[in-house]
This record gives sequence, structure tokens and C-alpha cells, in this order.
Amino acid sequence: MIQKPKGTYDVYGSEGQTILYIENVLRALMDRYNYEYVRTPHFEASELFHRAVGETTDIVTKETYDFLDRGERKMTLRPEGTAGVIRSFVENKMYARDVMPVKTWYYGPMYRYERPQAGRFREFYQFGVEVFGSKEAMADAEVISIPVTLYKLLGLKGIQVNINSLGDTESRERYREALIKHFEPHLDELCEDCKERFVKNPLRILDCKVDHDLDIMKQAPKTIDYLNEESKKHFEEVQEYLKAMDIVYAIHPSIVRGLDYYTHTVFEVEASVEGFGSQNVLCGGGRYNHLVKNIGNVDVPGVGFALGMERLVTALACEQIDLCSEALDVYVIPFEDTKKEALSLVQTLRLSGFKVDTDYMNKNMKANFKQADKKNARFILLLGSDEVKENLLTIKNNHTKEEYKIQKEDLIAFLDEAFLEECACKECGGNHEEME
RNA sequence: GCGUUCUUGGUGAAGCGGUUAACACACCUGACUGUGACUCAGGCAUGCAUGGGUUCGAUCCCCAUAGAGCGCCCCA
Repeated sequence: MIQKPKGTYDVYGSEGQTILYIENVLRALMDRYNYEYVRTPHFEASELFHRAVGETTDIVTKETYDFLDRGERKMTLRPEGTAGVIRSFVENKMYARDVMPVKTWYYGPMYRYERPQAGRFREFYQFGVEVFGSKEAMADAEVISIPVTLYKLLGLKGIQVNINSLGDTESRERYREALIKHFEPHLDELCEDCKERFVKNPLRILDCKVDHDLDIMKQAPKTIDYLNEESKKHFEEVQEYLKAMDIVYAIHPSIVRGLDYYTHTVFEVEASVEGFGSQNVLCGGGRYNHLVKNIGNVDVPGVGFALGMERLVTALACEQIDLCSEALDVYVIPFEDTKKEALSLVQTLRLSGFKVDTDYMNKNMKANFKQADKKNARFILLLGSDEVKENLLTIKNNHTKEEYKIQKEDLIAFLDEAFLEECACKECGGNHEEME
């Protein structure tokens, strides 16, 4: 038996329903935010990612799926979404539009050659947003509000928003030097990983889980203390805008993000739910004021974020939030000699907008009733030769178990009325709950 | 890339170096030629991730491979 490649997964059953539901919600959400959909290729010239993500990051140095195409061109399956969207922004000259900023969103699979574990796959889906052209703190705050709003719409409660600022290039550089100065005399106290980080990317030392409790770690300089006036002002404005939107956040000086390109605002949303694995960052992002210039030689600031679908689905499962509605409106039970009539009836109902299923297995009556229950049918239609003869239908309300004989012509009207009543009932119940 | 645990029908799982691989759920058939529960009687893994090895004999012991889980690195 050939099995799926390591680190990939199939979507089916209720998980499929959940994912479709989430996708619908995020489409509607992006429409309300007035963002435009952008789709870019799943593979790009390898060089694009080297320039965008950074030569020293693990993502580029050891996690990409690289291949030569038949024309001997170096290609890479995209490990993240930002680079491609920026390439598209520049290549299609979106910077020359008369409406600024250009606000975009994307959704699709990304590829990283990593050892799989909970919340981490080799092919995984990201939803993300990139806003080009505005250097205002308002844009940062709006971007942060998107995942927060999405989680809220989905009913996810156990989340925490963490923000930090790396400042502009000048602040970031000053901070980097201060960090090196701080850690250099204590290098031998740090773990092996940190020694390597010291050389490659000193900012990441702050993230270390091993050396977390060391004194030199606690005394380490903070990014915020090294912000120049302008950077400080930007960061404060971001916070004011967040407050204006009632978004609860915490400042985490240790968030530096793994990608090299960030400036000013960086943020993460983490899941704080019981039973979640160690990969608890649900989404992350920040501002990148020089990345577009790096890639496309156009000096346009940007800010964005990306969100992992698999982790979102896991978080929803942890909180036992069930988004898929599999209830069937009608289940039709045919008999040996009425199958054609049954299928015709099914067709009519479907055309009228009902969710309908029937038996394709030649099951007996008992098994059919069980099927109807399993499929969570609200009504069961019995269609035997007696009914066909008299142009009648036997319809049974599967909740109340009441059974009626109705004229075939009256079926749609009967169902419309029944569902209308049920809706009214639900609204009423909802109101009562709220009032209490 | 490193460490560690695991892999038995459709599902949850028990199991021991030895001849029938428990038990439960689900499913199928019948008692019951048009009403679901319950009950009863049957049926349902020639097989224990794959490939080797040890052994008279392996689901069980050993090795390799693949996959999954957890942790690290890193990241969403």
C-alpha cells in the first residue's frame, strides 16, 4: 500500500466541513475589511526566497523543497507566502495604483522540509495578509486586528496577543550591538544552540528555552530601550490603536521573530488552551519596511501576518468548538418497487434547496431508519407503492416522531412551513437565553 | 537535523514464544414481506506497519525500513 508522503495529511469527514466553514468565514471577513485576493504560484525561482526570507534563516538554508525544472532553472516550493505576494506586487506594478495602500490577502499550501510533529506539517496551509504603501501605525494595528477578529468569529477564546517592536534599522542595529556586548563575556554560560545563535542571529538568544532562567538572560537589554524617538512613537501609536479597537495585548520583549526582514512592530498570537502541543503560535507577523525594496527595488513599506490553518483547527478542537453542521433536511426511504419515484422526489427536493439523501444500498427498513438517525435527518420520507398509487407521502418528523400523510404536491410547502417554525423557535430560545 | 515513545479488523482495544488473536462498539443476515428501541440466533482479522533474521515454532525476541506521537532546533 502506497501511503501519503511524510508530513502530509488528507482532509475528509467532519474536518473537511470545519475547514470549508473556516474558509468561508475568512473570505467574508476579508471582504468586510476590503482586502483583495491575490493568488501566486506554489513555486517560484529559488532566489526569491533567499532574498526575502534571509540567507541565514533555517527556512531557506535547510527546509526548502528545491528542484531543477527541465530547463535547468532552480525552483523552490514556496515555504511562506510573503515573498511571492511581494514579487507579484512589484511585477504587476501595484505600487502605481491610484488607491493606496494596497491591501491583499492570500490562502494556500506552503512547503517546508521539516520533521513533522503536532501542529507542524511539510505541506501546510496558511492564510495571510500583506498591506503595502502605508508606514502608519494604523496599518499595523489593523493587521493585528484581523486574526483577533477571525478567532473571535470562530468562537476561539484561549488566545493571547503578544507584541513587540524592533524599531527601525538604526534602532535594530544599535540593539544588536548592545546584545552582542552583553552576551560576549558570558558566552561559555550559554547552551550550544545559543552559541550558534550568537554568531548567526543574536536576537534569537532571547527566545531560548534552555537558558531562559539564567541571570544574564534576565539582565539582557530590551529592544524597547533601544528604540529611537521615531520608533518609540510608532510603537506607542500601534498600542493606542489597539486599545481603540478593544484588543487586549501584552508586550513581550523577547519576541523577535525568526525571519530577518522585520522592522518596528512584530507580533504573535498564541494558543493558551489545555492540551495544545508545543507548537502553540497560531499566527505571527509584523512590519517590513525594506523588504519590498530588497526584492523588487521599489521603496514601499509593508506590514502583514500569516496564520496556520492546521493549528487553528487544532485549537478549535481543543476548545471543542464544532463548526460543521451535518444535519440533513430530509432522508428518503425508498422501497424495492419505488426507487425511480424516490430518486425523482430527491431531485425535486434538492432543486428546491433542501439537503437530501437517500438509500443507495438496498437496505431494509430497519437499517434505513438507522441511517436516517446517523445522518441526523430532520424528516424521514417514506415512499412505498401504496403512497405512489395514491399520490401520497408519509413524512415523519424525526425529532418529535410525529407522522403525517400528505399530498405529494404539498411536500415543499409542508417542509417550508416546518423549517420556518423551527427557526422561529430557535430565535425565541436564543432570546430567552440572552435575557436570562 | 537530533533525542524519545509507539504501530494488532471499519473503530476502541486485550493478548501470550506454541495450535481458535479476547472483549466491546460498528456493520451485515435472519426471527420481523412498511417503522427505528430491546431481545435472540448467526456472520465479520488465514491476520498483528513492511522486509529480513533467531527459533522446531514469532503478533510477541533481534535488526533494518516506513509512518505516527512527544520534545529540541526552527516556525504558522
